[in-house]
Amino acid sequence: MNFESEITKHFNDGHEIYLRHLSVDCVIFGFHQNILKVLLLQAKYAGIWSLPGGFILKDEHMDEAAKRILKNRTGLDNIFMQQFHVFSQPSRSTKEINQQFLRNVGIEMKESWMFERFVTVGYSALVDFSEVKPMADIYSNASEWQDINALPEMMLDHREILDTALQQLQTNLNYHPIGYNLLPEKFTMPELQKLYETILNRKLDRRNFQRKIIATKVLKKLNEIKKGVAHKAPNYYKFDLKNYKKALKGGMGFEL
Amino acid sequence: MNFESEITKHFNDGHEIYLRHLSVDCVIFGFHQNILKVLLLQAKYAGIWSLPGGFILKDEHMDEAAKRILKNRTGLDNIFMQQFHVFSQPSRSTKEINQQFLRNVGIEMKESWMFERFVTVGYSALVDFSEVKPMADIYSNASEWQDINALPEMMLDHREILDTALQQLQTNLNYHPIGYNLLPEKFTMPELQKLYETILNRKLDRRNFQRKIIATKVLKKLNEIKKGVAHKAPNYYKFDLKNYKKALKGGMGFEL
DNA sequence: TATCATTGCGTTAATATGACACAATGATAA
DNA sequence: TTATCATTGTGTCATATTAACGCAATGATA
Repeated sequence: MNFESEITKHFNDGHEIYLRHLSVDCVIFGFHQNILKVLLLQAKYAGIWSLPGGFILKDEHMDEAAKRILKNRTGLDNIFMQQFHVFSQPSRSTKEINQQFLRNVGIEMKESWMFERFVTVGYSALVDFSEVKPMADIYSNASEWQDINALPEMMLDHREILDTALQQLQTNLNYHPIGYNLLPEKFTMPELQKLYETILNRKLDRRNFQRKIIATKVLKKLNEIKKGVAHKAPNYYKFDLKNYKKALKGGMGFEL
Repeated sequence: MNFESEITKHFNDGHEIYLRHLSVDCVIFGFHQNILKVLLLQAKYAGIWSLPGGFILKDEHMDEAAKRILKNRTGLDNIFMQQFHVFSQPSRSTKEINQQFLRNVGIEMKESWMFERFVTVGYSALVDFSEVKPMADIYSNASEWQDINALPEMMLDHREILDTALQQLQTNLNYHPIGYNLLPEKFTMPELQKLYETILNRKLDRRNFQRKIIATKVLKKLNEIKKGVAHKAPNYYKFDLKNYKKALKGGMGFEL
């Protein structure tokens, strides 16, 4: 099926397989070179950026829809995702955007379920930057990691959605461990601390941070030291998955 | 308009004014005689209980829909409500329940938007028990406060929705003040503590509780003592709304 | 071989927390 | 009229937690 007919079919008949008025938007966080990143898509023609999103199949749980979208945009499977907020301003419609898109493709259409109002559910995920292969969807010409501190202009209320996800991430940081999905298998204490500092957007005391993290027992110290670094070489750690998961449920028992 | 034609119209044409596949369910907490209560509706004919719920108008924000439903079931206005979770199991459909309901009313109907799958957004509210006038909707023959510890059987996944709201309430308790909507204008320290104990479902040390609550400065001690009580009469307090709201945003800075 | 930014491990003072003591109160019972 | 007693207001104290900071070890680089 060629591009044009695929688009036509989606706009004409999509409502036969998807729930109307409902969408999912994903805020996918990654961490690279001490910078927090978010995966965004650049719309064809318009060039504006958006969160990876999609629709819910008529017989699909919303969580599954979010995971399906994540898989399609990153190749990743089995990632923990969670809904964080519903966005339902009555004006949430991509009618103009979609109509302009269709004109650019060369399609004329008066009516479509895609022109109607959409209520969207925000989902967030923390993923391993190095394992992701960003893939665009048919409405986009690029899928890229963007720095959280230098975000491009975004479509609709997507910036608000992203900010809400980030805020929720900061709040959770005090009560749940983080990093298992964001860091490589083995990592150093300074790397873990940088992750926390990046998300919280403030400096933490190196020594106190280490003491508290160690106390949670979510880390396992490895008998291995990072090599080829200037100055004193830091030790490697990895997560103790059993305790990590326990802490995910029960909380950390401290504040940073 | 009589009952039968109102029902017929809703099932036949409701989708012209409401968004399909989407509903709102409200968990409305109250506090009375030291017991945490939830407002429930009893379905006509079936007799089973459900959360007060409703649908979203095509040009209405979901938050507004939740407030409209709250107003209709309690008479209350200007109450702080917040969404806490989306429930989207593909099997969430009231088809059988609704068909049985229609048969009982004496209506035959093959197709209706009300038979389709519904994704529902849970909203919670804390309200002043004494100000509520429970009102049933057209599908219910009663609207009543139910003890949180003696809940009747509930429709669909409404029990799960309620439990999720309660859990969220418990979690929030440590980080945000509570009571402004649940207690009368002036109240005593033991009353406030009972509220906390009820929600948390555990005993708290009387003296430590007072020390911590006072430290947050959300309370104003009144120059008035409760009268006509056996034993030593407790002092009255009221909330310092300015500091209360500050703590709502910034957190309490302690754990109980 | 000296320098120096960085890491690992430790100390201390201030603060917060949990557990408990005791006097004051005032309706109720003797 | 007086003693009783459950309950409230206030305070103490040992312990745990936190923030702030010291110092030696490391190892690439100058």
